[in-house]
Amino acid sequence: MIIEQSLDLSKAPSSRNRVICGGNSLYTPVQSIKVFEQIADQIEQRILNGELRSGDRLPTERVLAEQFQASRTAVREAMKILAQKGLVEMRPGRGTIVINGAPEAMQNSIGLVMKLQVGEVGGSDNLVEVREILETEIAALAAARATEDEIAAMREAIRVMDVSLSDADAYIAADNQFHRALAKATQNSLILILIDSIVNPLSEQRKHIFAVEGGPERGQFHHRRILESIIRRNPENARAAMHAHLQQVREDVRASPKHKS
Amino acid sequence: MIIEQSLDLSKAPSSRNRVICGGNSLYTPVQSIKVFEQIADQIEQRILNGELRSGDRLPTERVLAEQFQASRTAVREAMKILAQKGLVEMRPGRGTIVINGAPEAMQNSIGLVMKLQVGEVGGSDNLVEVREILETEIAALAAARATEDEIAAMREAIRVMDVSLSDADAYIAADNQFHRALAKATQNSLILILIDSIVNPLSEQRKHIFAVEGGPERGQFHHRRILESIIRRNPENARAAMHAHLQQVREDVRASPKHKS
DNA sequence: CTTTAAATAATTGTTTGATCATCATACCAT
DNA sequence: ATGGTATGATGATCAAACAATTATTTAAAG
Repeated sequence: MIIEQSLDLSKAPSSRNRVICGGNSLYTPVQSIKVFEQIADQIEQRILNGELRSGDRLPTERVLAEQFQASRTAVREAMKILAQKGLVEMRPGRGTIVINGAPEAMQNSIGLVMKLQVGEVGGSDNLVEVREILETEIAALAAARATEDEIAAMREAIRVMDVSLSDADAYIAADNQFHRALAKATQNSLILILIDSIVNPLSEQRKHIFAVEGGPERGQFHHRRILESIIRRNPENARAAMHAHLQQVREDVRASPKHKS
Repeated sequence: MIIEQSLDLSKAPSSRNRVICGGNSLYTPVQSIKVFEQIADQIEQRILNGELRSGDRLPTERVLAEQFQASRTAVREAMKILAQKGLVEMRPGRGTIVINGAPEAMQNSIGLVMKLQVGEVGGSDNLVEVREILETEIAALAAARATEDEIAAMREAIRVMDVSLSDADAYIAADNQFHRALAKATQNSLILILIDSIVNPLSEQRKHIFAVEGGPERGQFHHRRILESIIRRNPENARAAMHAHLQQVREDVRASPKHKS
């Protein structure tokens, strides 16, 4: 579907911006509203209204510029903003289409905040703490909601870890799979996004654990305990098992040779 | 601080893009890397590395264009992307400075996803669930770590709510202050960021609670219980009190007249 | 000397017009 | 049919200029 409805900008020249106020002493901070912002806002509104849906094709930049009575540059800058928000996708030769990539954009945004956190003092400690809060509860929720398929995925991840006790990369990948399967089993997509965003910046830390004598074996002991609790649909035990697991991880990290103290 | 280090783009002409592959049958989809993307990525990397810090001023658009050997248009489009990510702020007449607005951008992104999910089943349920997970643990952490000043802020928030039982906006504002003070008391900045991002999109829901008969009074009862547990440095009780509070909120939301069931 | 107002400079915002790169389509040759 | 080739549409990039905004300097007034 190609959108052909005429768009109106009623271009208010910023040189005419002024605040006309009565006797009231409260003034709104005057700020020139940029043209590209107006364009982006108008199109965003149309998407939020449902006027423009995923898959719809926007008019070409040249047509949009004409309809908004603005330059192509302003239109393009507006499109960049919408693209970054995950609302549209610009594809050379084909045009600009509406998409629903907002969740993905949100994930990127969360991931960016996490990355920035790591650089600050105690940044990774904050990350670890949030991870522990979420994962203990994830275990409980997973025990209540996991499907058979998701439980099978957990079992498979544990099996892979068993045969990868001497292969750091393979073990860590399977470990990620295990924790990811748990997050998925909560049936809460936001939790999965958060865990993904948190675990990735902590990937360095995981390698340290592997270097600790007996670390992987201890991890597997707890993994089994968690899975067993989930299979028995016992949220309390799953929570406790995950708590014990994370405590062990914390200790192993502290004991790791690469750990800077 | 003005950044003057020379930036290199090693402008790889997209016409030279090709995939050279051995006998392996897996090909990576070829995609031309846009100029504005390369510029945005390079500057983002410098910010993530800590090379560029909040408050630093980027070179002017013209200088950047020269350093990247690209046009001002490309530089501006890159800046738009970084501005949307909350990494920089463009101010006419002054220049472009690095900021740490990523948390706010993340908040906007989550809010956008929420708006788009209105109408879909379980849209805000995911958000509420994460909030409950975080806040119960926040209460426990606050009990262990809150400073005297933070406890005073909580007490003040409760007082304001007491005198605002008939003023929805004032009550809700103080309610936010209370929960925010708790998050702050964890001494974990990431938790505060997450709570802000989650609670703001749920602000609509809070107004519904206020409409329920006795809702605010019930809320205050729990607020006092939580604060008391924190003053007594009792994490277990604080966790339980917050849990009870959120359960009550959940029930009141369900009973609210505006709630669509 | 201080304060205020006007001029100046620096910088982002906006426009215009052209050219290049990419993609879809139709057409043609084998 | 398959593969190559022309064509048109569309976003990507560039260049140059002017407008609008802000900070700084300078001049004037008290």
